Amino acid sequence: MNTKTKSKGGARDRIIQGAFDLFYEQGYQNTTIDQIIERSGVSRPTVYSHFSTKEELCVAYLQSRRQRDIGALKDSVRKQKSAEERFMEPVRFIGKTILVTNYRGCGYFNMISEVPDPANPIVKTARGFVDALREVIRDGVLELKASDVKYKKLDAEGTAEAYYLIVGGMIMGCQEYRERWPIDRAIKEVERFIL
Amino acid sequence: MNTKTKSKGGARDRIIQGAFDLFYEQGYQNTTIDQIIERSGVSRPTVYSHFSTKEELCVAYLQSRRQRDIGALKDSVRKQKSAEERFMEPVRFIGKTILVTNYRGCGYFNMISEVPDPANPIVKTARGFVDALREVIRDGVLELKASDVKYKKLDAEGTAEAYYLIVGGMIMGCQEYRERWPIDRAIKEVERFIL
DNA sequence: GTCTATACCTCGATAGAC
DNA sequence: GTCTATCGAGGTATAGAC
Repeated sequence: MNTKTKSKGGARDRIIQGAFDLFYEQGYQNTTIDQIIERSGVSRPTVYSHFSTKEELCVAYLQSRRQRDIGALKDSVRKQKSAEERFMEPVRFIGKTILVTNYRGCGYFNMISEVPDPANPIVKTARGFVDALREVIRDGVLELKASDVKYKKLDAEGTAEAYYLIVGGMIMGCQEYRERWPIDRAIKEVERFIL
Repeated sequence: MNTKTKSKGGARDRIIQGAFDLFYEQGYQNTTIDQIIERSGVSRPTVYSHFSTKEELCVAYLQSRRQRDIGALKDSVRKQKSAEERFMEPVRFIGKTILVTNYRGCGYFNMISEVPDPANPIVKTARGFVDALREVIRDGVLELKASDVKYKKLDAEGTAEAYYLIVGGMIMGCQEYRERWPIDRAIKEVERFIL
């Protein structure tokens, strides 16, 4: 009744695609359904046939985005040649992404900031991304620890938590200042874990 | 023409006071002028005689908040008994604040997330707080470095930047998860600079 | 029969008039 | 201090194109 993609060209995907940049660049509340209609080239009734509310559309957008972003991150990690490089990749990759996206910040975290209610589906979905990111970081830490005896004493839990804090601070700092020093500093700070 | 406080009890202050919790808990766009009117107990024309737009009121709120928050932070730092304790105080103080305010996050950063335009006065004002915070952190680092020969080799610039990243990550993490581990972790990470 | 185009309704919010 | 004009946005309904 819902996920079934329609015949011609998949209107649902086009809607989400159209919503992508708008939600990211302008935020949830600043983006109107009319803008999404214009951008995606579908009609108003079609939008509401696929998503009964704007909130529902936003959740679908976040899910789609999460899949894409985490997929790209994991691919990038996988391409690295050593445990050290794989460990470093998340902060480097996100740093590069920030530069490319012109410091608009984290699409998920911005949503959480906009929606105060923690029980809101938008917030829950956005948090799902953060969970996935933390898992990637944690995997890198565990692999690093297992890769060489010199990392035997590494506090995996603490390192993963600190890594996540540094990445969060990098994203926040870049959004606040629109400068690149938080990226350079964050990479240096994570490198410190590598002996 | 603007800062002059009216006769009875200072209507301007009462408006800002009324706006305080509303803007913080609900965000900018979710807060209506009517709510502020109700909360502050002043009439609609009074509001518009002091602030010609909602945006202007928001800027005034942020300035007032900044003064209060930075003042409280500096007081708390000043009360500490050693350079080490003063160095540690910002992360501890903000951590405590997070617990008290129920993880709603950083009022300034939330505003930046809500308003995409970097040139908007709201964003500029919010960034002013972050500058002040970084200055407090930097002062603590410099004092620490000067306090004992064992800190002579401390990279002040790098330490201050890393400290700021950790605090940012702590705020973000707490807002995302509504859990306290980011606070504990952040404090541990900053403690690492103390020998 | 599914997507498009457009016109419409309702509500709530800012802002200003009385 | 109440009352209202206005506007924009979410959501629906009706009619037409391929």
